[in-house]
Amino acid sequence: MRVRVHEIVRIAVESAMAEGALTLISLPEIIIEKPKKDGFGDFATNAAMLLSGALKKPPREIASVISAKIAKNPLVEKCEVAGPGFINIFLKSSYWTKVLSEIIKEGAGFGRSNAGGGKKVLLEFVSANPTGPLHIGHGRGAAVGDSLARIMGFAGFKVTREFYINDIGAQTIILGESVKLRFEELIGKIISFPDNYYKGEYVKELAKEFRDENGKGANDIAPSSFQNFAGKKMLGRIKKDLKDFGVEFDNWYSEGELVRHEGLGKILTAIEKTGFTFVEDGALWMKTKELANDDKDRVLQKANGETTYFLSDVAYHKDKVKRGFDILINVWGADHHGYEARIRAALKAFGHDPDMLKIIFIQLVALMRSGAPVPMGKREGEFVTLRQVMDEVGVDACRFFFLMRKSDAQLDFDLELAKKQAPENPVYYVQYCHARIKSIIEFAKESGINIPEDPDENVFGRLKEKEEFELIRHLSAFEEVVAKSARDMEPHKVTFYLTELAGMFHPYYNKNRVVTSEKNLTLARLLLCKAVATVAANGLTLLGVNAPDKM
RNA sequence: GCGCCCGUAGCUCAGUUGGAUAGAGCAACUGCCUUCUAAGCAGUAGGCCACUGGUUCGAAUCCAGUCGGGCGCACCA
Repeated sequence: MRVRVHEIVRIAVESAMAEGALTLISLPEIIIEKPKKDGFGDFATNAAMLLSGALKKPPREIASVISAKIAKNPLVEKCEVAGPGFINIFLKSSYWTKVLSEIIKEGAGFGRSNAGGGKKVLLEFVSANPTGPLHIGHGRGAAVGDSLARIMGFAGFKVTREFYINDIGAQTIILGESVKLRFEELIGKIISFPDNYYKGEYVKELAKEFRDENGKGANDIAPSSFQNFAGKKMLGRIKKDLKDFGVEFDNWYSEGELVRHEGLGKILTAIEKTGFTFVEDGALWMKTKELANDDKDRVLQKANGETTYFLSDVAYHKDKVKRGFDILINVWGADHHGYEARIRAALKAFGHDPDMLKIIFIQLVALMRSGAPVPMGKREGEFVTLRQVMDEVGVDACRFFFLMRKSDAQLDFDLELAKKQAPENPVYYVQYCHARIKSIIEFAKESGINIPEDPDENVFGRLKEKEEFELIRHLSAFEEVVAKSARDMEPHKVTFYLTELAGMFHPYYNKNRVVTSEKNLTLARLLLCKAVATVAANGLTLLGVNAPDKM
């Protein structure tokens, strides 16, 4: 919607230039903003200030020329020059009622745009090692990644969601060994459990399952069968947790398959061919310092012939590019930020633009209970799992809390607060707005007033309240908020938008009756309510949070 | 020591491709349910945007430095 205002300004400036009122120069990007103060109009632009440098004229002088042009637009009520050279635009109410019609017409599709231009995005997130259950930090990554996928998809990107499974390597071997020991313990052997093995209860559960499926006396079982068993079971559990959390993936990308399919030797040769490798102390290195200003160069193949995790990652990211993606997004825990440079280096080595890679770092979640921190020690094998939290507070509250903050800011997650069905819990604020409107519409229906499918725009003429137009103005910004959220890869922008929307609707509801004795006014307000509910539902869907009809 | 992130109201945080008088929620205090959902609303109060300097018409936003907090610096995965 704001795009149209953009057009109004652009056309005004261009025609002023064409007529010689302004010197013809190339246009800077015009910023249209929603002014903070009512008196500053529906929209404002600083175009004149931006032009003043190039035109060597005072901003206010330029502003008055542009302003006069803008005022001639049929959608514009009036246009003023203010302050140092802002142009404040006041739109006719017909402009706003058209927005309402659009929302009603587009329904669940309102807010969708082509801002992303169909660019192909590979969004890799969670990618937890299948050596233990997902913990709360993975949950945050899952919520952010999934929501971002929804948002970017809505904003016109073509998004593929991928989970990279580290299903080979030392950690999976250790998990297998851990289960093997617990299994031996179960069948009565005395064991000593090494310190670096996985100690969680889930390992004992896996051992039990193994026994149940393979018989009690199963002895002399190859270690690899424990490893395969444990890896498969853990991955299954992770998949189920994610599914119950409302997160689906397009691809489950196996490191093991990548290695088997590509062949490590082939990958190594390809990397060596780039010329960005060297041998030192018997190991093969990549020049990540030179390529991406990394702290140090990184080893691809150790002196003992083993390959590193980094090599797999190089192969993986090379493959991502090969599959034709324009943008690669990785959602990583903040403790991985040291890895960014080496991946960028790898992309560069193969001649790709390293800027196609965007890494979203997820800061830690500090779990609280009624204001006091919940102790978490992964070393002891006892950490709070995503499953525990979503079972306790519910998926909606859990996801909403994860999406309330910028990803790279640490998050305090208070379990008691998230559970509380009380005003201080922010989760229900938006949901309540939706449910409340549904209830109003239901009430109207019972009173014999149905919302027409294809409403006559003239009824909107009954909307006169300032709050009504503020609501519509906010509704009209939804598409742009989604587009910005996608562009900046920051889902929390949608969360804030929705909280604001609810924060405008609730006071409006309290002040104004929707269902009145006057038919057209009732219809107009019902339609406005329906539009608010539509946008609230669309936004909540982007967060992966339900929009309930009743609460 | 080097690199990255962060420092905004009592608390948790928005606000950064530089814009007009810096916002919200919670906590605190005062009010509002015989009419569409009180999981709601109205009101009060709360600030050297860590500090110092620079860039300019204009800085919470950009730059440099200082202080304070977090994380990372493997031939680990």
